[in-house]
Amino acid sequence: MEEIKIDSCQCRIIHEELVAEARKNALATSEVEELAYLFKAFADGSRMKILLALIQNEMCVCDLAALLSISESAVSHQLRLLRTMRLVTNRREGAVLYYRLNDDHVNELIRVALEHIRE
Amino acid sequence: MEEIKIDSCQCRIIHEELVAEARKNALATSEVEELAYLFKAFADGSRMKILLALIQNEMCVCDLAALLSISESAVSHQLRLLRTMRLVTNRREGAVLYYRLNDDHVNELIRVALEHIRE
DNA sequence: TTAGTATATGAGCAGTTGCTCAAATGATAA
DNA sequence: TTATCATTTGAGCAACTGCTCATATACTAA
Repeated sequence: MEEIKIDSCQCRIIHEELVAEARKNALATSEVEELAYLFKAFADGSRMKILLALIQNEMCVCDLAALLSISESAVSHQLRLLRTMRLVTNRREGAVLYYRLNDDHVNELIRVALEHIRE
Repeated sequence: MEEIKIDSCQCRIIHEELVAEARKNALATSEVEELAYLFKAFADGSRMKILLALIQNEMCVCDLAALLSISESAVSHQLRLLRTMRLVTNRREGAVLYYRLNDDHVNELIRVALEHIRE
């Protein structure tokens, strides 16, 4: 998908220059995929509830499970995904892991999204 | 899922007060679902490429298909989804439909997301 | 050590998603 | 009207996702 092929494309192109310019300004494919992957983290009800909860307070796995009414295993799977994309981190206190947001981007993204759906 | 049931929950709760407070501050379930649904629009490589292209210029379906190297049908399906969530609109010029972003939220969301993955 | 608590992980399955293909619709031109 | 172009739409299928269940790991306390 990294190869640019204007002429071999089967599709009709009405505005060749527009398409050429769009290609020129396009982000790297890897970055586009990273973007889409990041947004996937927010694209699920359970993960969204987790993130919304962690905006308020750090919480442990079993509390999140109680809050969302799903299993601790399910929460743990989702937290792993959120950890992978550096949206959350945790700190250990004995056997308990407290999860919190890693930076303010989660907050910003949700704020803008809320603006969109509320207007 | 709209019913709040603290006591009937099977899960252990370590910090009851934290969970109770999180419930109290929680967004309405419908709004949480709307949020997740909105983010789904950004959570796919093809739709992300479409949105990134439309940040630069309005474009018609067949140009987008050429740009993404996928079928016009596939583009049309994705545009319908983006229209549904009011992220894009179109204007007709003869037989051609030109799509553009509906407001600046797309731009903002992508800007913050890029900030996150680039740091 | 052993038992119990808190969390993580892998396999597997049901539900969802993004594509292709075929057919329909809407607009233009002859 | 008919032919063609630009786009939309529905059905169907392969790939992906989020859950459950069983098991494993990490820590604490006795």
